[in-house]
Amino acid sequence: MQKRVSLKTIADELSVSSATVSLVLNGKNQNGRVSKEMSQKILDKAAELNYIPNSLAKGLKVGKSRTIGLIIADISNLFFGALALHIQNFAEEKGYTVIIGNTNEQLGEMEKLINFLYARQVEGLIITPTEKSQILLKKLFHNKIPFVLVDRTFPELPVNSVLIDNYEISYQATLQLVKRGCKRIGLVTYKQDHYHINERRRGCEDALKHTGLYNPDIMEEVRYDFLKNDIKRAIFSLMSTKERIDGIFFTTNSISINGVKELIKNNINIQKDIQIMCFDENDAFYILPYTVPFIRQPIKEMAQKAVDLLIDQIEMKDEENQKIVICAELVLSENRMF
Amino acid sequence: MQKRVSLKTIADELSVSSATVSLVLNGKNQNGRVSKEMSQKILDKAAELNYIPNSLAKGLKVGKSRTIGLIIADISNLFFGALALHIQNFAEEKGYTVIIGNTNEQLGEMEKLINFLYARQVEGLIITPTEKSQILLKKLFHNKIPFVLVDRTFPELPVNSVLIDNYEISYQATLQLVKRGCKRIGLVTYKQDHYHINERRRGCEDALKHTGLYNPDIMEEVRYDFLKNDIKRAIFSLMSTKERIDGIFFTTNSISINGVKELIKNNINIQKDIQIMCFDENDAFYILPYTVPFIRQPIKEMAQKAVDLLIDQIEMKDEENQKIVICAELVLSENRMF
DNA sequence: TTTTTTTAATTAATCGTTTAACCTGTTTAC
DNA sequence: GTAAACAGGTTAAACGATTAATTAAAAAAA
Repeated sequence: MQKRVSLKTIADELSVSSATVSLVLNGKNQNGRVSKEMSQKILDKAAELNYIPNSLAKGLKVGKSRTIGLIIADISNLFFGALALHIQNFAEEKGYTVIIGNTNEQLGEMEKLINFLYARQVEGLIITPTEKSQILLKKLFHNKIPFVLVDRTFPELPVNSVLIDNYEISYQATLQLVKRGCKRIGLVTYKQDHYHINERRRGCEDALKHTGLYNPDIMEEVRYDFLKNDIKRAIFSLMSTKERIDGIFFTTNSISINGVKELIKNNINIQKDIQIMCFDENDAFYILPYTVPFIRQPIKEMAQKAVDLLIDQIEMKDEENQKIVICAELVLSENRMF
Repeated sequence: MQKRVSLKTIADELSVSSATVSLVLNGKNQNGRVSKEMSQKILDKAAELNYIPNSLAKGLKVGKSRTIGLIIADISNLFFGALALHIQNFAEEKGYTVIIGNTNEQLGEMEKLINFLYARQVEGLIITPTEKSQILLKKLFHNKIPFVLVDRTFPELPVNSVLIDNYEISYQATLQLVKRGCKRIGLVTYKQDHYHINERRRGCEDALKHTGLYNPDIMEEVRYDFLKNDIKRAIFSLMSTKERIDGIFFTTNSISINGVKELIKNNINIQKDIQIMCFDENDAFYILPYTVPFIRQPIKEMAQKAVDLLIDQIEMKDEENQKIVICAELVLSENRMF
C-alpha cells in the first residue's frame, strides 16, 4: 500500500498550508476565508490526486466517528439479515457507517462485541439483545452511550426500543385460526425468557381463553439449541393427542419453518388436516401448493425507526427514551400461487 | 457520552507517564522496562476503570486499522449472507474487523463503497465484483491495496481470487441429468457478462455437446432486473417446444428458486415430467415432497480461503497473486425427507 | 573511587485533521 | 492621516496512542 494522499500532499504541491486545504475541502471558507482562485486550485488538485480524507484522523480530532454498531443475534436468520440490510442503507443515507456483529444468541459474544465496537468509537448501537443481557445494557446506559433495542426488549429497563405489537398481532392471528373453524389450537414456542416471544404466547393464549378454547396441554416449548429434535417431539406430541388438534400457532421464524417441514414430513395436509399460523415469511412458503398464512413484520419500517431514533439520540442528546411500537401485518392469501 | 477513559486517565491517576501505561498494556515491557509492581498497578487500574483503547488513535499512529472491507453484491441473497457471516468470523479470529457494504450489483455503488472503505483505512478488501468493474479493480491494484475477489473474477486480470470449479461442476451436474435419462436438456442462465456464470453455462453446454444432446434453441437467458417475468417466459418457452424438454439446468441460486416456483405453478411434476439441477441450496427445497438435486458451494471454505489469502497479502506483502479453486459438491439425495 | 551496566521510568515526535487564534497587507471610513 | 474593517491566508495546539531516544538513579564492576 503506497503512501496515501493527505491534506499535506495537496498543500505541498500548491505551496499553501494544510489548514487552507482543509478549510476549502470542508466548505468552511464562508466569509471570504480563501480566495476563489485558490479554492478552485485546491479542489482541482484534490480531484486530480484522488484525495480521500482519513476518517481515522478526522474521527480522532473531532471526537466523532460517524459510525454506529449493529449487534445482531443471528445473521443466518433471514429476518435479521433483512433488518441488517435496511439498517445499513438508512444509516448510510444519514452519513453513518455501520459495523455489524453477530452474537449467535451468546451473552459472552455480546459483551465482546460491545467492547469491540466501543474501541472503534461507535457513536451509538442498535442491538437485538440476547437473553439476560440487562447488565450489559445498564452499563451502556451508565456510560451514556446511545443505543436502541430492536425486535426485542426488557420491559423493566428504561431503554429506547423499536418493536412490533407482538401481543396484539398474535391475538389477531389466533382469532383468525378460530374464524377458520379450528377448535383445538396448539402452540409451539421457545422455552426462554424473551419478552417479545412471551408476548406472542400471551397474545395467542388470551385469544384462546377469550374464545373458550384454551388448553394448557397443547402449548409446546422447544429449545433453541435443540430446535429440530424438539420440534419433531412437539409435533409428534401435538398430533397424538386423543382429540387431534386442528390448528397450530408458531411463534417464530425458525419454529415456523421447521414446524412446517415436520408436518409435511408426517404427511399431514396443512390445508385439510390442520390450519397453521406462522411468524415471518419464508421463501419456502411460496413454493407450496397452498397458502401458508403468516405474520409479516414490517422490517424496513423497523429499520428506519431504529436508525432515526438512534441518530436522534446521538445528535440531539435526547434524554427521553422512546418505545416505538409498529403494527405487524397478517398475510392470509398473498402467497397463494394457484 | 461521557468522557472516555484514555491512557492519560490511567497515567494521571497513578502519576506516571502515559508512555509507561502504553508499554504495560501492550505487553512491551520485555527487558525490565517497567517494574513488576508498577505493571500490576497499571493493569489493576485499567481493569478498574474498564479501559478500552481508542482504535482510531491507534490506527492513526501505527498506520494500521486492522479492518478489512467486504463488498457484497446482494446481501439479501442467502448465499452472500452466509459468505459474509463466515468471512466475518474468520477475520475476527485473526484480529480484524470487517466492514460490510452492499452494491446491489451496481457499479456506481461499488465505486462509492471502495472510496468509503478506503477513507476508513481498511487494510484490504474482499470483493464480489459487479459487472464491468475492472477499472475499479485496476485502480485498487495501482494503489497497491490488497484485495481478493471471491465467487466471481475477471480472468484477464492478474488478481487474487477464490472461486469454485464452475465449469467442472456444471459439466458433472449436467452429466448427472443425462445419466438420469434426460434427452432434451434445457438451460436457464443470466444474460450478462460474468465469467463465473458463463463458465457454468459452458460446462453445461460442453457436457451436452459431448453427449450429443446440445440444442441451442433451449438455452434460455433471463435478465437480473426482470428476473421473475423473464423466468416465466423462459419456462413457458421451454415447456412449449414441440418435443417437450425433460431436464433443466439452472445456473444460479435466484434462477433456481424462481424456476422451481414457476414449474410448480404450472403443475409440472419435477419428479416425473422433468428433472432439474439447481445451483446452491435453499430452504425451500427441503420442504418439497421430493428430492431437488443441487450444487452446493463450500461457502465456509471459500470464506476461510479468502480471509487467509487477503491477510497473507496484507501481512506478507505477497506480490504473487493466487487463484484458488475450490471444488463444489453435487448433492443428489441429502434433502430427501421421505 | 570511578566507570559501566542495569533498572525504571520520562520526553517528545508523530500519525492526518480540525480549528481557534493570529498575522499581514489592502481598502474603506471618518 | 489614522483607525477600523476586511481579505486571504498561516500557526500551532489538540485528539489518543506509540515508540525511539533520553535521563536519572541505583547497582555492579573495575
